[in-house]
Amino acid sequence: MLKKQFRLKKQSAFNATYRIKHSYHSCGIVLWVGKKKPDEKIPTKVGFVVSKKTHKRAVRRNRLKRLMRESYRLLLKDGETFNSQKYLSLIFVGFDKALDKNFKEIQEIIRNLIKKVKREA
RNA sequence: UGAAGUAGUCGGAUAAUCGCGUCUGUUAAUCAGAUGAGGAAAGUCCGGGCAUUCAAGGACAGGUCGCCGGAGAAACUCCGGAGUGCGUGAGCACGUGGAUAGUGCCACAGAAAUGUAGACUGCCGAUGACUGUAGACUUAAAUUCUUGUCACAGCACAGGCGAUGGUGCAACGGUGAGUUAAGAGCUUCACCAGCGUAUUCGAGAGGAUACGGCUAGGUAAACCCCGACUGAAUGCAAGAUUAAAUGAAGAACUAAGGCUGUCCGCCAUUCUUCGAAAAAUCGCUAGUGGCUGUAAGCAAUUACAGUCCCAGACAGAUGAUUAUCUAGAAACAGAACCCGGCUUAUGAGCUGCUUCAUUUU
RNA sequence: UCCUCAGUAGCUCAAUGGCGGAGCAACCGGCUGUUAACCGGUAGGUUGUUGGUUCGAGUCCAACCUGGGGAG
Repeated sequence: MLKKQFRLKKQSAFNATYRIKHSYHSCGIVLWVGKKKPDEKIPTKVGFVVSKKTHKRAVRRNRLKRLMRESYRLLLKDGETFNSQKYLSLIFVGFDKALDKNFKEIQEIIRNLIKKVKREA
């Protein structure tokens, strides 16, 4: 789990990120990317979303969110962030396809998504 | 040994590395320590606490409940009984006041579906100046004529009867016998069902026995009647506080609006939009609490004593990897203000008590 | 988190407690040189599930399942 300062919190921030319409998808997970950073010192904030429409049971949804969060954390720790840290916000959204996958598969998917992020918006 | 019934229990463990929420201490943007989901946290089906709004109050309407006793703050709650039904049995299920207060409904079928019915169909001939008979008797009399009586059949209807009726879930008790012209609970008899009264057992629901008059269709999870209880609405995203400013614009206006559904009665203002889909703090977890023991009680539960403090988030904390073990990879499932129930979901096992069947002694 | 409504044929909807129906679609036949339109016919339902009340439930009662809408 990331600390609070790295988390995306405000409703307005989520809406602003969606409005830019800059996204990548792979095997049931979609990555939305926000604005480019004006300054390198500002930390990149991340949000993880699994909708109630995706699955009814809270346990399954929490499980997917935790797996996504953990794999992102490990990538951040290993320095495999590529170009993702040049943007203000990232949002990972999970869908039906990703529900049945285990940790290793989800880690692969998220590594690929981060690799896809381009330098210029 | 096999098959059942019922009441419980458990809800993965150990180690290593990385990581998160909250609290405490320390430090200055670190480090250490403590602690961190459930039996159903679920469904939201009930009940309460708590909060706000409205209400001077009254009446009616409405709502909820419905065998008996007890427990409980209360409940579509629990415990122990009664009754009815199911099961060989241990046991299980039940929304179980009133149908003689009244109203409605009872399709099709059936003579008739509630009104103590009798129209129709039918049974009888104790009745009749009726009809018939190569029937019997009477007479001397086979035939014919006359006289009457009886029998049988038909017709008539004054009348008797409520047994008969292709039905139907249900037909003013049921089955069998006696009696009778035919019949009938017909103050006849036997057994059974129901109602009333009395006695008796029980705290009560109710049970048992005796006697009586001979009888009252079903449905209230249809309206309803009776009895008991009941302020209403909104739900912590309730609501409170802080700073900005007791802000701005528009509409309705003395009969409209508001006050719970209505009425009586009461109020002087009320509504919409923007500011304001914003920020922080509180509410927020010590409570109708958990555990242990003793006493009372068949039990639910209660009383007393000791001991413990055990999540509190707000894009929302428990995860990932590796190794070992049970059974080679563990079910259902995630707190969101808090309690008490109910209902539903649940892997692999384990334990207590009880019943039935078979075999052996 | 809370409140509320619905579930009937492939689709859209009816149905006083008493034989579950209509329109469109589907299939078959006719009409036409052919198609559409039109005409005639046919099949298709455990009334979301499981219990109960009743002589008898799509309907009444209870518990569940699924889906929609609203508050913020």
